[in-house]
Amino acid sequence: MVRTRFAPSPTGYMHIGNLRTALYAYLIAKKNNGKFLLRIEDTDQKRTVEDSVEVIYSSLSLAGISYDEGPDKDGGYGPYIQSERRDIYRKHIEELISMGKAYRCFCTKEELDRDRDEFSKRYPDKPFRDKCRDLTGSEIKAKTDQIASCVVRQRIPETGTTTFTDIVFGAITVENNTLDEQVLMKADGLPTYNFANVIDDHLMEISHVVRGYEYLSSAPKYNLLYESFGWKIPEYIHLPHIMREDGKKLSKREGDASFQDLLDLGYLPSAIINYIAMLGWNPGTEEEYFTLDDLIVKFSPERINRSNAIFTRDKLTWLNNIHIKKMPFEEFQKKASEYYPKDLSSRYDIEKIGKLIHERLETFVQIKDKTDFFLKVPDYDISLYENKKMKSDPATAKIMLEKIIPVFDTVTEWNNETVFSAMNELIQKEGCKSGAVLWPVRIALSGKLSTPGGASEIADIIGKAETAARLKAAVEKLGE
RNA sequence: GGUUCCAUCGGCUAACGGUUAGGCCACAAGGUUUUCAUCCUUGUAAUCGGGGUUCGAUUCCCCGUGGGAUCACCA
Repeated sequence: MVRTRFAPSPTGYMHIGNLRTALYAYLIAKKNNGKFLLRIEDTDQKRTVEDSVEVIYSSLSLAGISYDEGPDKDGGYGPYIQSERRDIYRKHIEELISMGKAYRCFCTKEELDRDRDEFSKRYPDKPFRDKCRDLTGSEIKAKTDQIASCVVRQRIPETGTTTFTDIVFGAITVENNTLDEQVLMKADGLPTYNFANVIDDHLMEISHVVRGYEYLSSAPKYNLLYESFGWKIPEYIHLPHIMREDGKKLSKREGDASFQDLLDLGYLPSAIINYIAMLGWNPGTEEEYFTLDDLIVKFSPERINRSNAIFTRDKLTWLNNIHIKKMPFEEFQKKASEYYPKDLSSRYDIEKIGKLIHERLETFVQIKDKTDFFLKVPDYDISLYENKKMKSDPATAKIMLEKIIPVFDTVTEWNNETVFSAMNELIQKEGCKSGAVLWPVRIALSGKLSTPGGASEIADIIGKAETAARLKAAVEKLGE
């Protein structure tokens, strides 16, 4: 049974890299008809942000990544929140100490700083070894009686090597004497991530450990722990990082986009998922559009890349347009309704407007900019009438606009077709290029260089009276 | 600095040791068009450097260079 997990710490911020880790873990589980679980790594009480578990729940839910087991969905392997598992960790740390694979350290912060400093001067190429590692039984007892709290460190073998295999990076071997003796249990009685993840992954029967690349160098130490307990070592899948354009890591402080930020910018969850799935992975074909269900079928961890990828919005934006176009119109309108300017739907046929913008939207936040001219023509410069290809300039535009006004006046049934043929009528009569009429009319009606739809489509939507008013205003503007 | 990982167009990436090194985004040009939107076509653009191994290296090995990760009572 394949079992994977996503184990975020509740910091209140779901960045793209985290989400991708969750996605890959989810895909690996689902692809193998396995289980995907959510575990909350809240062993750092200082860092835990209130309500941030909600951010995790809602992000996963919006992304469509559902878990089979989690804090609010017991699957028999709980609790799924690490701060509720203290007794489990305590039991295992005792076991490790009695096996001699871990030891208590009584050093204070100050002692540690000093000792580390001294140690690095004497042995610049060796990892720090704490003096408490060689305490005898009676010394430990004396310290225990004297000092209330202590931490527990992992004891690393002096010699030998440790090898582990990662599905992405292959076999990696390190000398044990380059590994540091990390803290497993903190003075507050909670385990560090380094200890908790091993205990929990084993107890929760995680078969494939999917996590960020930053844990790769700790993996040998985890292996040593598994070996001490005599536990089966899981498959490792370490993921390369997602970087920003300047090569730095994505960070909340620098204001880099989180999942939530991207949603706020008008990106669809399905597009974001599609995009991040391909940051570091590809199906081996030239397909680029994937739904979450497609990914479950196509995804394979063997095809994950080893190098870091840079996150840019260009391709995400392009992909978002593809996803928008694939949305059924009804669904599109429902989502778009959150973005239309106020009053737009009460004044005009919102369905016609929706059809016009559906195919030409990159993000939903563009809706306002693309539709606000329906309500009010913006203050524009008459240079917009200048277009060589369309044989239009302010002077000819004024003439054409003056001529089209009476023609439009005779149109009785007002719609896209009749308006268009009315303009065609004038074009025929004048024997001019169609752009000479179409261009200025569109500018006059919209005040914009680029609009969703052409002149007659806009005229149709805003109606005969409004069209006449706008044309008249434009002529006046051009007369100045 | 120790350990370790990575390295193909500007970005994401493809290529049993044999390809004119392919695709997508972005960019540029042209075309279609009721818009400078959409759509279509074309183009610019890459194997980090140096040594090997090999008939042949983007691919395998070594060295260098560059970048990343890690070395917390954070995860």
